Amino acid sequence: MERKRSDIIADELESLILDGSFADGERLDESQLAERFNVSRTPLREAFQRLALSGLAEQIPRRGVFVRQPGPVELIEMFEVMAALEALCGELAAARITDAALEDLRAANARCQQAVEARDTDAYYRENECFHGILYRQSGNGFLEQESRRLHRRLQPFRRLQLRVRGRLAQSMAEHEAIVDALEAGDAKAAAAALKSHVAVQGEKFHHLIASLRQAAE
Amino acid sequence: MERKRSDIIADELESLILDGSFADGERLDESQLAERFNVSRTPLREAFQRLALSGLAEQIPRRGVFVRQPGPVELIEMFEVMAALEALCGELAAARITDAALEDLRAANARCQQAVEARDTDAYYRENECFHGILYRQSGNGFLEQESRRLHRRLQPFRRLQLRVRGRLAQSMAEHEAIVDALEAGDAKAAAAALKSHVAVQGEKFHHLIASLRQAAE
DNA sequence: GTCAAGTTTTTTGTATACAAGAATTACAAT
DNA sequence: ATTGTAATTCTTGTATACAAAAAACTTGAC
Repeated sequence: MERKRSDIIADELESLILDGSFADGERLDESQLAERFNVSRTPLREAFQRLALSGLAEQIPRRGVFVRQPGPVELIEMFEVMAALEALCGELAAARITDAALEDLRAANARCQQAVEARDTDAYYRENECFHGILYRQSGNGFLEQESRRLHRRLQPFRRLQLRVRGRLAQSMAEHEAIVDALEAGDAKAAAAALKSHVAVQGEKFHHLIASLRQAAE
Repeated sequence: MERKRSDIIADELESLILDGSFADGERLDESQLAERFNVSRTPLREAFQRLALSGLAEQIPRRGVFVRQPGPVELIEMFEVMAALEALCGELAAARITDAALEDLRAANARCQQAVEARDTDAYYRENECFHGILYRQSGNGFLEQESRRLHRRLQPFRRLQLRVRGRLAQSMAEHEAIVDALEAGDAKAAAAALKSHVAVQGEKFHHLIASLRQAAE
């Protein structure tokens, strides 16, 4: 499937913004980026539209587009919403999940455990994503799955950062186990609660990390 | 604030799609619509991007854009997510809502009641929207507010349809009262539960309406 | 008559040209 | 020196021109 240049550029810019290659409030210069990507302004403008609509940039008419890095407050807000979405996924999945999917979850979890023991945060990160992806799918609600993936992707780089907090990996693993157990038991309430706190705690941990980094900088 | 032509067209097309002026799967012809709106293809293409990203249309590379009307299943899925978001709004608002906002909610509710008595579904619809808008705001979570508004807007036309079901207006009013009471009492759990069922029931009612309409058509 | 291959036509994607609005700078007046 | 204004420059928004790919049509063989 041949993709359009504008799509490729949108992905590229998205990654660059999420990686922090652009500072908050920085203006994205059309002609400059057009030269950099060796395309005309047209596909760039289409990419900008995508960024603006997914909240990564702000488009001010006749002024240009500016990257919008979420601040600590907005991040916590986003994690709060993510927690609610994942809780719903868990609640629905508890009643709908297949045995095969439960197996997959356990397998992903085992790989997670290996990553923790190997101190391989990259691997943990990958498997963690797999774990949550299965959950979204098993909610049996396509729209919910789609929205969850969208927000998950947006929070990706911050999740990663948050994993640096000491002891977080092991704690996260234990939470995963509790989630799978609740799903296996078909306990919707327990699954929802476990997921909600699992995600919400990430926002809090992130907050702590930010605060400590700021303190260290002074 | 001068808006761009592409924005105006996007809004226009959005309304047309939501109004049902375009059938599901219908192709949106660039040159045809360009002529209709008296603009070139460029702003139209930008409008298409917006439609595609908000889920109202599907953009297939090198093939064109096609309107995507959600089917009954997808609608119920969307209401399910909306219920979770509104429940979160209620949960947060229970702890954060101001006295002034509580007053506003009661006022909006009173106007709702008047509309019910006057059998004025349009007015009810308006006030209902106001009611929920206050709630989103009072969650104190800007991101949640934004996401709730987005989904609310998308479900707007279907909510309206659902209000036709006999007795729904009165029931909805009672639910509103319960929500405000829970908020006033600062009972987060009760507020969340009340909102969740208030919204979820809309999806179900809608399902019934669809089913009965289909039956009537045969 | 049907199916297939090749050609024409249509339509999308991209580049460039042009128009209009905003920012900046130069300059004059106080 | 500062402030207000006019002119210039720069940037965005829109139109048009061109390229490439897909759809539609024609023609020919079976």
